[in-house]
Formats: sequence, C-alpha cells, structure tokens
Amino acid sequence: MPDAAPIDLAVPALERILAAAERLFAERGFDSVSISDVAAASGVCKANVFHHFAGKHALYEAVLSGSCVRLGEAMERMLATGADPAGQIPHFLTWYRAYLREHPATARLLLRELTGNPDLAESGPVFPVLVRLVDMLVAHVRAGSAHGVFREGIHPTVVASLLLGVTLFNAQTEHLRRHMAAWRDVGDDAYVALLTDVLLRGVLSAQALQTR
Amino acid sequence: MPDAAPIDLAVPALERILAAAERLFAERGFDSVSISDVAAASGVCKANVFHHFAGKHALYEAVLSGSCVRLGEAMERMLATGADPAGQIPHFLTWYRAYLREHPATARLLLRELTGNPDLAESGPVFPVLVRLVDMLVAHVRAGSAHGVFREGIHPTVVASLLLGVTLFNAQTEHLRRHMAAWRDVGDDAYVALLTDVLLRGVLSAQALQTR
DNA sequence: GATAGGACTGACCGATCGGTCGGTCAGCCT
DNA sequence: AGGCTGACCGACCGATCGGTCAGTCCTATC
Repeated sequence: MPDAAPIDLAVPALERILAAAERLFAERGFDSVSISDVAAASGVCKANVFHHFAGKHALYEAVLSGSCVRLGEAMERMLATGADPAGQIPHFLTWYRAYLREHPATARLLLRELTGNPDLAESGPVFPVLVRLVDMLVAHVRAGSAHGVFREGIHPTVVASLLLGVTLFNAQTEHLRRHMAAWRDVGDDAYVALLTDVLLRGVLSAQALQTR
Repeated sequence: MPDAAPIDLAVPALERILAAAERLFAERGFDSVSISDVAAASGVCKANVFHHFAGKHALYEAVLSGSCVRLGEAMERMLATGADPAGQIPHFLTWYRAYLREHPATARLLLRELTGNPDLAESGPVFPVLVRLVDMLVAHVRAGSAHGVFREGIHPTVVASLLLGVTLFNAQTEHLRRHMAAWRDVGDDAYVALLTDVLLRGVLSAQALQTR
C-alpha cells in the first residue's frame, strides 16, 4: 500500500497526529478518513486523538488552519522579496507552483475546501486566509497597473483569482496529463511556460486582434 | 434543510435512484452519502437500490457515466453548430458556462473526480470522456490556428485544458466570490467578459510587451 | 387459472464509525 | 512522601455503515 509513512516516536504525539491527519485528509477527504486511521498512522491510541482534540471536526479544522497559516506566511515572505513590476506574474507563478509541489497536502486540502465545501464562507479557518491571499495578490497586481505593466481594463481581482485558481487546479490535475496522449510532448516545465505565455499575451494573433 | 427535492412516483424507481444519487454525490461526495440517503431521497427501500445496482460503487459509476455521456453529447451538438474560427473561444466559454450552471451536479461531480481521485486515469468512465472533450476542443483550436486566429507558439492542448479547467474551477467557486468584498463590484456576467478578455488578449500592456 | 420472473420490501447481519470511560503512569509542586 | 495534572491506553458504547435474504406484489405468458 502507498500509505508508507515512517513513525518517528521522537516527535511529540500531538505533532504526529497533526501531520498524519493532514496527509490522510488531503489524500482521501474528511469522511473517508477515520480517527482509527489517523491514530494508526501516527502511532498513538485512538482515544489519545480525542484527548488532544475535541472531536473529528476539531482535528480537521486544526489541520486546515495550520495549512492555511503556513501558506499565508510563505506567500508574505515571497511577496516581500518582490521582483520588478513586469516580472511579478512569472515570479509568482513559479513560486506558487513550487510551493504547491512541495506541499501537496496543503494544495489538495485547499482545493477540496474551495470546491467541495458550500459553507466555506461562513465557517472555518480557510476563508479569511484565502481573502488575505487574494488581497495580497491584488495589491501587487495593482502596483503593476500603476507602472503601466498591464493593459487598461484589466481587473486586478480577476487576474489574482485567475492566478491562484488556475495554478491550483492545474497542480492538482497534473497526474491526469501524464495519462493523456495529447500531453505526451509537453513536459511539466514547458507547460508552465506555455501557460504563463497565454496569461501574459493572450491567445489571439495580431491579425485577429485587428479584425475584432 | 436544503434537501428539498420532491419525489415524483410517476417516474420509474431506477431513474429516481439515479437522479437522487447524482444530486447527493455531487453535493456531498461518495463517502458522505449512504445508500440509505439515496433510498430515502428517491422514495424507495434501501434494498431496492441493491436490486438495481450491484453495490455502492456500481451506483456511483453509473451516475458518473451518465453525467459524462450527457456532457459529451451536449458538447458535440454545440461544436457542430460552430461559430467562425475567431469567435470560437467566446462561443465555447459562453456555452460551457451555461451548461455548468444548468447542470451543477455534473459540474461538481466532474470536478470532484478530476481533482480528488488519483486513480481516475486507470478506472472509471470519466477519463475516456474527458479525453474526448479535450480532443474535440483541441481540434477546434487547431482549426483556429490554421486560420491564423491564434498566435504562433500557442499550444492547442494548453488552450483547451485552460478553457475546460478554468471555467470548471470558476463555476464551482462562484459562491465564494459573493462573500468576498473585492468582488462586490463585479457581476457574474461581467466576470465572464473580463475572464474572456484576459484569455484572448493577455494581461500585459503594449508598453510592457515591447520592453520584454 | 397456474406460473414464472422482475420490482420491491422489512428485517436482519457483521463490521466499523465517532466518541466515552475507567484507569495507568511519569513528572512536577509542596 | 503525598497529591495533582496531563499524556496516554484498552475496552467498550450506541449508531450507522454496506450488504443480504426471505418473502410479497404485480404483470406478462401460457
């Protein structure tokens, strides 16, 4: 089975539980993971999970909150070391993609919440962090607009959500491309370059732009 | 509760089961829906569900297959009544968005499978249909390229997957935008127009294009 | 009218779910 | 030494899970 994850008894049980829960919830979703699964994967007794967390939902929220906070902090650090206004978008796309690849559990959890939870806005720790992510990106896009980098009429929020959403979606469907013949000649890195090119310059040719 | 769905005993039980299962699986996902839920929602006995389907997975596959086939057929009909090559992309985006809004269960099921199921490629009825959808779109984009509509270097498969993925993702996260202050001044229709504009023309200004 | 077969049901099964309980044990304060 | 606290565990609870089964009902065929 692919559930191979060594249990290092040196790290505190609480952290082991959180780490195992994050991995399992990301892989299989909330309802498909039992407390017994989490307990077994973290090398503790099932009752001990309930000792550290009030219930299954509390554990899930703790996992979610941790992932979101870490992503927000990483994004803040990344935006602080900003590139020139024109290079913002490739810079962000490269970093974001790398982050999602290094933290697949975070990416998957986030996507699950974004698309699968209708009550996301009202409750839970994800929504506020998400709003902050969008706001940070919007501020940067706006700065780019002030420098004349973007066309007139480009809505900063649309661009920000496009960047966040497209990359997240594509990172999570990467495994599909490997099975589709049409993608055989497009490597992962080439794909990002192609995607960035489309976002920056659009798909239309100069000829088509004039006749429209 | 929002589970209000009238049970019309005039329609055959088999169809009632399929319809209820599609709605429930789309809303809550495979593991969160029990056969009892499906039976109650379709007005039949639980055992009757097992009479019509070999098991829970068989029911799920039947639901998934039905959704995929219907989407594929609708897309074929839509592409048959094609617009001029230059108008393909707005044409497709408008139709696709309308389809996803009219069939929210299909959209949600598809997205769940695309992002949540690591074994999608190996099994299930979704993958072949998905491949066909991409292929159809790719063929149309290629036709556009032949007419000089698109820039050189634009990869048809990248555009096709971008169109399918972005629209699907955005349709499923629409409810989020209604809760975010940054979106307050952007209506749903305005959003599609803005998104289409970005895809067709890119975000960079003429000035930025020259200095790069 | 007898009968065969599919649609359908209520009652039931073992397994597993989230969660609880009583209790052990090590470390820390006084 | 004695008392307290929090980490931790094995055993257990009621509820619900997916699935089974014997049997009833309806209808078409002979």
